[in-house]
Amino acid sequence: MPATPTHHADAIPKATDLFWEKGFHATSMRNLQQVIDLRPGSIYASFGSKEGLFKASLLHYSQRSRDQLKAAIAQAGDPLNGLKQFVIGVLQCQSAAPSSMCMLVKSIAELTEDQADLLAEAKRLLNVMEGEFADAIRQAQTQGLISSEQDPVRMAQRLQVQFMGLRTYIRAHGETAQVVELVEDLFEHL
Amino acid sequence: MPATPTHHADAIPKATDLFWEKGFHATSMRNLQQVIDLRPGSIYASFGSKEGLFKASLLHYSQRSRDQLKAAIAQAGDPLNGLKQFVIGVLQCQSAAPSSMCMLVKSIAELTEDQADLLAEAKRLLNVMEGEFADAIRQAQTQGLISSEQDPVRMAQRLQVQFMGLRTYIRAHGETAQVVELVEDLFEHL
DNA sequence: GCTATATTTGAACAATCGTTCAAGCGATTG
DNA sequence: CAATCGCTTGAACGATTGTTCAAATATAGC
Repeated sequence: MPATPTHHADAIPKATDLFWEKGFHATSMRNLQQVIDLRPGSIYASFGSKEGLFKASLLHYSQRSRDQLKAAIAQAGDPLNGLKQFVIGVLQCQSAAPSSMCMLVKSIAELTEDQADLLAEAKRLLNVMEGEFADAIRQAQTQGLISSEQDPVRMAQRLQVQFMGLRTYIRAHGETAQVVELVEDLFEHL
Repeated sequence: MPATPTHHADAIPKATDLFWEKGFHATSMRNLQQVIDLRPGSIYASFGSKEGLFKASLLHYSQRSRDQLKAAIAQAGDPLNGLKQFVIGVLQCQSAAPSSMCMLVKSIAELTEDQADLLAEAKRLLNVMEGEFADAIRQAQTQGLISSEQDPVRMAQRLQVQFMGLRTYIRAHGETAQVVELVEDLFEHL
């Protein structure tokens, strides 16, 4: 018996996709009610407010992204190629995903101090993801897959910067199709 | 005598700063009325709608950015250092500017097909800016300030990606203060 | 100084916003 | 079968949204 009531199973993933596509302010509670097929009372019983639902969506998005990274590393066998494949996979998912841009980045871009805790949470989760990048790079170093000269934290920073920049660029233009070689270049000059 | 009435001089700059800080959806017409000190009728006589005012703000922001780039190049004497100084200047203006992020990028992040023409305009203006970058790089090449091996368009693309990424990163964390050396690195591996 | 034209004003509009809550429903228990 | 409990429902709330417009005011021409 959860502290919060029933949940109708996949309410959070559906809310996440809608928030991810349209952002916090452009998504109305009535939009959400339709998409997740719940009446206001049920939503407010579970999440307390629109902000509560958005925070749950941020957490779900973040967790899913980390799962995808771990899955990519597991499938690739080594952490460096896993990281590469993860980045390529995200960048190529132009049509499937609600937006080519990272939901955390979109949130950091649009939220103000009026939603201070949501903004802080998005920043925190982006930092967590950067930590996962750093971990993968550190493992790649100990396995001798990459030079140990540079600080893995610094490399993760540069990856984060380029990754965010590329996803924004893809949003502004279409898929330029040269994604794979762009990522190869990215990892060489990391 | 302008086609659009009086304008109260600096209405557009003030609207631009507010839109830049809070975004399109989080900025209400009543916010704008207070900040630019105009009653609704006057605003609607001049700009037709909230979207019209936002489009005027996008144009103003874009024009001002290009002016800043040209001023930086003129002051630095050569186009390469001018470009560098422009980038450094923007990245260091953490406290003065309404947001560390580019207003065009923020718009591209938050706008959906419900404001298709605003979205398209933001994309177009971001492209224009990238063209200015390419021009500066091309001039640097003809002046022998930089190797002519690489395509200036490609280099402008990479600059755009890193620039957008860095500004987003600064928004997510604070000013990391190492901005200058970061930009030096950026221009080396362009 | 008076008329005519242009601009500003602020109250008011319908629509939508996030949110609440009494009433209804469905399962569980005695 | 009746009673109770937990959850769902959808109408309704006050606040705010973008926008309009008749009335008031300022400006210009004669």
